[in-house]
Amino acid sequence: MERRTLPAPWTDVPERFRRRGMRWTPQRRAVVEVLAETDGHITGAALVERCRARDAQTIPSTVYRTLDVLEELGLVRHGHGANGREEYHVGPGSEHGHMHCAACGGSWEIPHEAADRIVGALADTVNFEVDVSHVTVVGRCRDCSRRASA
Amino acid sequence: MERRTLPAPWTDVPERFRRRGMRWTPQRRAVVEVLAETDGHITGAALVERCRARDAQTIPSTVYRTLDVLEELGLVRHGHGANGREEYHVGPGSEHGHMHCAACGGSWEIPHEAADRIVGALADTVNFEVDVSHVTVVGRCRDCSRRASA
DNA sequence: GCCCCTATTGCAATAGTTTGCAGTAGCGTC
DNA sequence: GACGCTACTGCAAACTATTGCAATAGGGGC
Repeated sequence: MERRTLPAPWTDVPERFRRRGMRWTPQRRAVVEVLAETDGHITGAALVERCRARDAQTIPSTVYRTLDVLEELGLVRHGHGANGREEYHVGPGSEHGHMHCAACGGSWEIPHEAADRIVGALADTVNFEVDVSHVTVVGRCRDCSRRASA
Repeated sequence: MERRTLPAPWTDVPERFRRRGMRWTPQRRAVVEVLAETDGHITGAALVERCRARDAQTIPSTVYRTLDVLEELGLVRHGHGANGREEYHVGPGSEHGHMHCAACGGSWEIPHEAADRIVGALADTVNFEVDVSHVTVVGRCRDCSRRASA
């Protein structure tokens, strides 16, 4: 009997680790537990901080390395935010890029339709296969650009 | 009489600085001179290194702050490379984003047509005004995706 | 249940970038 | 040419992320 089962899409993660000859460790469990409580996005630094809140012994490099592994397994995806910092998208199935408003600092997901058009644009013109989840565009959101032109 | 005039698009930069109440300093001149010799792109770290090659006293923070100012004046634009590090596009008039191949590490400019379609995609769907020069998409280039599917 | 192999961890060092602050020095003015 | 205001610089510290290495500890096999 397991003391605590991981929630929803993470239930079989330990097993997936082991099947690939990787090990399921307390440190990895901690990172996954924090991710399981995370809704959508989190930066590398924020994740480290949350892990540290649960266990002050948390070592950053371990967290980052765990993230690399989780990415390999397809459980998270990383991109770079507007400031160039690591940003992780949690959970598979929700591949999406981000748009970041340079004026108000807001951040949103790029809607599917727009994402498809972006992928199409580069596929058509130069045969480049875009990794949508890694896209972050910077610019001005509707509200800020309206405000600026007012 | 000026001892050395700055080349091509940089000639009136000192004056532009002064007109905006900013000062033209030896440190800024050094950065601009290096940029003037730069073709297209350069990373923050590389620029610091080149400045240091001319003057070993160069302080990184000064270089980065100078870049901020130059960006304000529209003389350079920055984006974030695939690894999240600063990358500067030198010279106005050449606004463009980048695409970076995660497989071979190559990097190319996003062609105009594709850039327009990307801007259009986000303008149409969510009224987001993309700053093209700040876009870096990651994915697989033509050669690498062909190789992968072979 | 114990062993051993090797995947992981902890730690320290490093790289790249940013920020706060006190002292310095452009440059417009007189 | 000197003066003063304040935009810059230099420095040091802090942050985010990465890497190498020796020590540790999963977990499959016996």
